[in-house]
Amino acid sequence: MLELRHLRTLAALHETGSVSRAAKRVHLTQSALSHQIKALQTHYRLPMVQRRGQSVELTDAGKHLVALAETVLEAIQATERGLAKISEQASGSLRIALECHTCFDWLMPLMDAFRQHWPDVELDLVSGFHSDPIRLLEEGLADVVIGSENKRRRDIAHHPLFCFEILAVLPPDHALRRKRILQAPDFSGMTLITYPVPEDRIDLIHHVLKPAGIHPERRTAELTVAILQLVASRRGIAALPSWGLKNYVEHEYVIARRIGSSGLWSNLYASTLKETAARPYLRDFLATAKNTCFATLEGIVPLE
Amino acid sequence: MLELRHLRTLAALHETGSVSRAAKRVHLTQSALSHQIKALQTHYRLPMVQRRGQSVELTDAGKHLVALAETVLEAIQATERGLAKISEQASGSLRIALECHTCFDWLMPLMDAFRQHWPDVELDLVSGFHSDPIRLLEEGLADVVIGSENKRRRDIAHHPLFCFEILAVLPPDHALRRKRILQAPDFSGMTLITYPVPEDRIDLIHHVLKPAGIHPERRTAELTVAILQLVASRRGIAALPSWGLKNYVEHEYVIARRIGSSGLWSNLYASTLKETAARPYLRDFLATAKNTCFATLEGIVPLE
DNA sequence: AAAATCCATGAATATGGTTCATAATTATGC
DNA sequence: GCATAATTATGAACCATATTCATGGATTTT
Repeated sequence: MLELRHLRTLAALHETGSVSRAAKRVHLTQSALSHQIKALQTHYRLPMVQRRGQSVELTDAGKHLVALAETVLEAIQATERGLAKISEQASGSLRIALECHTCFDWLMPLMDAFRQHWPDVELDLVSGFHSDPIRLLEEGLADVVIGSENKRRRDIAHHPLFCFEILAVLPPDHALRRKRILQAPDFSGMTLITYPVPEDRIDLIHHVLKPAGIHPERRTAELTVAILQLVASRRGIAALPSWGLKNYVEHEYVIARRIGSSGLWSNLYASTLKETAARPYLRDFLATAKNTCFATLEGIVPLE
Repeated sequence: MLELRHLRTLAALHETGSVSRAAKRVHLTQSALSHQIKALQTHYRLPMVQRRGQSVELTDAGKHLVALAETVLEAIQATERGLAKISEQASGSLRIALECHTCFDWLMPLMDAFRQHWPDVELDLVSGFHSDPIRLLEEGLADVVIGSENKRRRDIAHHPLFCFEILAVLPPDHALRRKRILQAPDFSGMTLITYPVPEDRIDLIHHVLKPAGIHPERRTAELTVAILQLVASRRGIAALPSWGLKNYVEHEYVIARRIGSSGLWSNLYASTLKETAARPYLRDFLATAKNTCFATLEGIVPLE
């Protein structure tokens, strides 16, 4: 019999185009999904997926169920928001502190949607740079911190968002363009274009260059597009999350290369006080954040 | 976490207004529903039902979930019809043979809905009286027989619909009006107004009067309204399913009385060939039949 | 007052979804 | 091309948990 888990599974399968990726997405085993899909297919006597070499494609039947999943899961979210209103837990504040500048890319549309859904929640961005953003939570100056920190602390809950790869960004005619993978020594003598934050907040420096004893020059820019402009006009190279690069790479504006043989990866968490984690609007924020990120951002991987 | 079973349960609770009746409706124990409701309430930190003496009422929160249930369950049914279309099992014939005349009351709107949902299924009523309607299935002259027979037969599947009470219908000024419950001897010397079918097809005669050696006169009419007309004009008394009587009783057109201390009950089944039972449109027909009957017909009880 | 009905609750049960281990199949690298 | 890696399918074992069972309290009916 059809259950919500089947709908969630098919939605994930539709997004990811692979059983094992979908399994990570819904925090189950690949085997579990395989069984689920098989059960669906025997129940409806219809194939739901069609293997196309390495990627699986949904059949028409599968797409019908995906469409169902979208309406059903949205309807559920909507009434759960309604229930939160009834229980009078629909108001409060959601002040977001961002550790990672690139996150503006996906945070903006998310905030727009959130404002619609929770008109009584005071939505805000905490501006400025903070050496210990988690402390903002304890000081009551922010309600969520979006960053890569996940050290266990009293009263703090780190909600895993996703895992993403940081790629080196070079101008198309750069001397290193032939190398598919860049290693630490490749960066010596280069100018690194970064956001204006301390060195140990930049993963490339903190985890790759500093351990290798390499200290390239730095130049900073506030906005991602500005960094890309500088790279394209050969003022230096940058290291940015893979998801925002696709368009620029496709237009051969810049090229992107892996850093280290297994890549440079970073995790993103949404950290809150444990008490605020229970609030319905916070839970809804986290859920839709993950949903929209996995739906729109390419190359990101579920965490935990 | 919310699951479809919770939605089904709340929908049933909304229809029946009682946990134990809802439990029968979804073929579970009263205890199971109690646990489900409790789980929902602790999960959303909201009461979903409010006990009002003997009947339970849904709270606002509960009503939200009921509304969700309606949209979700309908959406599921709709896409399951779509899947049947894909698997090309959406055509065929559904010729319905009715053993019980009163069933026209609920069958008509059901057939209208069915025609919309399955435009490619040839929908028909098998007219005339048949001594052994089940044989129509084997002879290929009908696809469903709606009646009270449930004898095990090779290749025949009896799908339980519901159980209903047959009440004696009297004119408001009848001599027996003082008795709350009528017994077999009360019928001696009366004229019985029935549908034009053989005696052993009339439950009152077959199960109550004949065993008591009572053989009242009979007069027949084709339509339920005609029977009620005759009763109201004191031409005799009748025995009819409780569900269709409500309006007439409320307007004091006729009065209705229980037959025997525990009442005279009859079961209704939809019988098909076992092979036809698998067809999607047949399954959909059965499901919506039960849904609409339980939603619109009062005083009926789930079966099996 | 007693009987009957209905709902809540804790413990036991049983269903079935998930994981584990492994095989089969398909890409990718050398 | 062969070997390696990655992905999916499958059967058995396991485990979670929904349901049932047994019971008590509460309310209504006779």
